[in-house]
Amino acid sequence: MPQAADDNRSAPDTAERILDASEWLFAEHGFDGTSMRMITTRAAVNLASVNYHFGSKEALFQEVFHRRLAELNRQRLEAINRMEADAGGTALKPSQVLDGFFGPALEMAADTEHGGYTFMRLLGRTYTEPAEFIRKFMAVEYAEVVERYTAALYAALPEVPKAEIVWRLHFMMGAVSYAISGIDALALLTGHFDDDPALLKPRLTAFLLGGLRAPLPESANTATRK
Amino acid sequence: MPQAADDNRSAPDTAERILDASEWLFAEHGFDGTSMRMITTRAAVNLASVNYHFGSKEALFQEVFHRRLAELNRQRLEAINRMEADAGGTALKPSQVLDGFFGPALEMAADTEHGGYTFMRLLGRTYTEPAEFIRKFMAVEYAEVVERYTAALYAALPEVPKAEIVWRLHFMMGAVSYAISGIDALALLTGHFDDDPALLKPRLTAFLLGGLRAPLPESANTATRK
DNA sequence: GTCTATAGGAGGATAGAC
DNA sequence: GTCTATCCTCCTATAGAC
Repeated sequence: MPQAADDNRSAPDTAERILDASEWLFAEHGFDGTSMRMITTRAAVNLASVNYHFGSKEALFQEVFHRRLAELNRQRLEAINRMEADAGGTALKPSQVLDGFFGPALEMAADTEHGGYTFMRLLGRTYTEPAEFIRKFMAVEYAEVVERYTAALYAALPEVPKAEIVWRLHFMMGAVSYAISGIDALALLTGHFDDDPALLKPRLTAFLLGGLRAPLPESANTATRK
Repeated sequence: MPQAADDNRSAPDTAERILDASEWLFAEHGFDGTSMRMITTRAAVNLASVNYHFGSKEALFQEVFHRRLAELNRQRLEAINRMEADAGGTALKPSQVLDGFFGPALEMAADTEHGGYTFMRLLGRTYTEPAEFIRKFMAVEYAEVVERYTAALYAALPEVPKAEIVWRLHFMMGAVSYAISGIDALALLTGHFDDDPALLKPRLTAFLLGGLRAPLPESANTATRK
């Protein structure tokens, strides 16, 4: 590994070509289903260059995620900082919190020109892959954002128990992830899919808000509160 | 392939050992991440026996799904038949429809003794894998159930446009899938997870109903109606 | 920095003895 | 039906020429 992941300034664009090619291939075929040869062929670079620029296939995979997630979570933090400053100490509205968290992801998913959509598909399928090394760096990458947004949701919904909110955040992430990465699955199950993709965001937001503010199940009242 | 998938009666239990072993391995490592050698080692059978009993790795994968999905969708059809008979021509309640569709899946997911939970994890991660041969047989396996339940939802929610219902069914499947297969991801993102798994079903149901019956986004009124 | 060539091993599948 | 032995392809990673 001749250089760290962050100082790719010296490499003109072969490193980026590799990142772009592997992003699409990992989204399409998964980590194990994608070979170095597929990557280097698609990127039109030499087989050896992946190891030269990234050190290993795993490190490349990690870098594919870091490149996008860093930007995504930067936007999320910026959004919540701005909203909380505007609110001046009062709690945010649930819809604001959802918008700050899922908005950047949905915008990225709407970008079919620069690989944003491809990456979100990859992210969606990666959540369900329990491979050890993946889980490790995802936890690090997400830590701050999750902490800030769960805290904001606690404040926005004081009548809902915290354990319930954590669950509902989880449910929402599932719904969003599928909404993005599983559009093909939807077409598959329903036979066809001929709707305007621009309507996804309002539709999803309405659905999520409904779920987030749903009446509690009776049994939840006896649940642990933290 | 010396015998069809359905007449495994003659094979005492090695075929079943292979199915059980591969179900867990596929859930844990995915299709490409699981090798024949891993499977036969875990099942304590010979390397050649997978090809003898199933013909190929792909055919084995397919059979792992068929075994559980056939049962799952049988229960779903039985539930809707029973409910519609009881309703005598009137529309079902949304909560009934959700219960008929997601109930059997959640019950299977709660079964940690006989591999039900393992399979539901596998199913969850498979939805996001766009491999051609997988999509093909999933569509066949699900066709009837999806048709019946979407029709029931249309009737249960006459005020919600059909396109919206299809989307919301999709969102719900995502939420359920993550709720089941991503419990570890939840623990990962929130740092810990010490809640009672038995509370999952009421929690999820409350969330789904809230989303399903959420007020429409303004823009949805202009959406296509079928 | 980039390439070719190849090491060294793991993959799915099968032939053929028992 | 079960097992061993093996074919041949493909893998990641690296050594070393340019």
